[in-house]
Amino acid sequence: MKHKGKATSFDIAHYAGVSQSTVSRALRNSPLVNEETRRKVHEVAAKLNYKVDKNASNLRTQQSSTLALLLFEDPTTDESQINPFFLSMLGSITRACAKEGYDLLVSFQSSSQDWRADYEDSHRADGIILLGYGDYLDYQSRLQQLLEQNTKFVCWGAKVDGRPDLTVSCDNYGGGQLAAQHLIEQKRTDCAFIGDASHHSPEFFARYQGFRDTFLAQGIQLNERKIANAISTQDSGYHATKSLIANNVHFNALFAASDLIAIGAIRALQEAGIMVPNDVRVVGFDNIPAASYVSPALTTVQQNTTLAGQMLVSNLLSLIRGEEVESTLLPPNLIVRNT
Amino acid sequence: MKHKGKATSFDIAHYAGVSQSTVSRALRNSPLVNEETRRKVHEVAAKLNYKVDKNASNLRTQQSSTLALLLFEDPTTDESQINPFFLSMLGSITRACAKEGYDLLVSFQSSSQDWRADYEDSHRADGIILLGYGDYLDYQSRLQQLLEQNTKFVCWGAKVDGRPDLTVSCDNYGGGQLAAQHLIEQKRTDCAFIGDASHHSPEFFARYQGFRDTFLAQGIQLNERKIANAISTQDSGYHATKSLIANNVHFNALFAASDLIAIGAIRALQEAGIMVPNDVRVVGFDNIPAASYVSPALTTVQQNTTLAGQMLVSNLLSLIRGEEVESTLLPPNLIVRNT
DNA sequence: CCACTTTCTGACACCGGTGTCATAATGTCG
DNA sequence: CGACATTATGACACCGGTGTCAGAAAGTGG
Repeated sequence: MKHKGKATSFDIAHYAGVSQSTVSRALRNSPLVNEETRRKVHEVAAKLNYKVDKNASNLRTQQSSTLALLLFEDPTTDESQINPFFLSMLGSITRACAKEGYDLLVSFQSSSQDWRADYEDSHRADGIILLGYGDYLDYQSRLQQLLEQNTKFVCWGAKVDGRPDLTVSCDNYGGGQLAAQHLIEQKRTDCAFIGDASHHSPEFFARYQGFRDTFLAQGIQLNERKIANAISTQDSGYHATKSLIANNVHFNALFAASDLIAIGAIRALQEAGIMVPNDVRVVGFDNIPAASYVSPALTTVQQNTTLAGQMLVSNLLSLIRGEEVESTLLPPNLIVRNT
Repeated sequence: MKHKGKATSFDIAHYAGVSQSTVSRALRNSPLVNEETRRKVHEVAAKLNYKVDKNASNLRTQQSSTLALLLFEDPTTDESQINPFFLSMLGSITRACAKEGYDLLVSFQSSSQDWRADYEDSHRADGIILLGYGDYLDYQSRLQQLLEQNTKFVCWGAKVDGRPDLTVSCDNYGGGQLAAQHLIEQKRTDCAFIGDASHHSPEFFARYQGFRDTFLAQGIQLNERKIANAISTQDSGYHATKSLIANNVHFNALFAASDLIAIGAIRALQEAGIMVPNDVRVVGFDNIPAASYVSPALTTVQQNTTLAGQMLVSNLLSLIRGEEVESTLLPPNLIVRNT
């Protein structure tokens, strides 16, 4: 049974002594085909190592059993380093896709550039997952265009009022609350915040708000001088903290909007001779793998990436099936370690 | 210009007042079509937001402009945690694919299960990249089958004699040498090795060999008692080191077969009151992102993931084009930090 | 035994492009 | 101006499946 090219359903039909139509039906286990015929066809197909041509099948059925993942990187991040939190997400999304019988196309996009989302237009994917921190979605017009084209997509990240996309996100506000409660319990009420207290990054801002409001409810107002901006990199956290210290700003606790920032902050503190957690307690956000490696191990607000991946995929699939879907908010979880 | 479904080349043809054939040619910038016609077609296509149907196009041309990445996880690893080294590789492979104009399908495979590699058979991908540590490829028969089916694939990892696949890998032996040389320069010749000194993992074994041989060349033989087995996780490294300490094994340097192992080892040492690097110097392997976060920052042998990703992709593409390709060995690089 | 349903199969159009071939339109040259 | 090359285009088969429809074969019942 040697062939030049790969076997087609006609080859199977020939060897099984049935028509090609019957082969197609038999392989998809259609109830229309006789049990014995079905067995025979499967047998021949296995022997010829036949696999359905996805291109032909997708073309005919007008769907691809494939999802596309667009990963937007922070444009200021080092080219080779990808935010480990998103890599965790990627892992869980991949698994969730596999479980649903979908393939996953992965593509990195630079937020600065005009990103392409033509995976659905070109019938390569049935839907798109958008993943990224920050303002990558501020291209309102782009989202609008996706909606108008009736492209199926879900976004990871904060739900922004007035933005009409379907999102799955961690309850960033609640996570900020968790961090604040933890520090209040530890009697550390003189807090610094490193992240982004402006509207630039919706996620970071929500974390900040939850944190701030929880302190406010205790009658404690965060001091503006103790807030420093940073993007989600270690270096950025390091420098932001460094400048607080240089300005003689004093605090006994620090909430970082992401673990990478927290790790950078701890480095800055330690270099300045400030002990963690004795002098300053630190709480991060994300629970990236490295959070447990660093010493002291980082106390942080965990985002459940496994669940997040599953929700992104299942929401997207619902959307593709034409069902009504609501944006989803996932509960965060405080992981208390040594900082 | 409203449509029910997505626009096809026939729609473009209709609006542009030409035949569908001409549209197809014009969009692919065939020299056969008149400049003015070409412009007109492009214009209409842009207005209708037309994108070529990849399924139809792939079906006809019998190729997919897509590569598949199979990522084999260490079966003992926690489900949610993926070896960060491979995530770095994934990032660089994605980028390399994008640069070459290819899409990338990503799929996680459990090495224990019977893995599927039918992406090429089903015409979803033109070739496959296999990525994983350890013995995931010991399924000789599986590889043999891929070869017989004339599936195009490249593997990441050590070149194993007698295994007929095309590989791209880091010079693990040379990396072991680098680590040994570094420690010898530091006058730390009483060394432990944590990893796998058996043939189980070809990569780890090669690292061990390079390390061992370099010491041998100095007339120093590694003490068997100072060798402990571990797989590439932090916990495994932690426990392996713990048991060395428990057995009263003494050493003033430690070479770990991977950074995760090294990070676990450092934790075990610190818990035992052994100072790093004063009492024991530690060298890891991989240079994962976390290596620079931990304190003290880890001295390690770097694998150039950016280059590795590029080589995997370019070698695979050469193979697909039917060119002769040699397995590639990439030079490692010692990163001296604080351990 | 004939009318009628049920079960199974094959023929055929179709999905949306690509490549080949024929041919019309235009240009070139002796 | 007729023979021929060049350029641009359209008609059409084809890639490898899926879905529809018609009809053969077998079963059922009055």
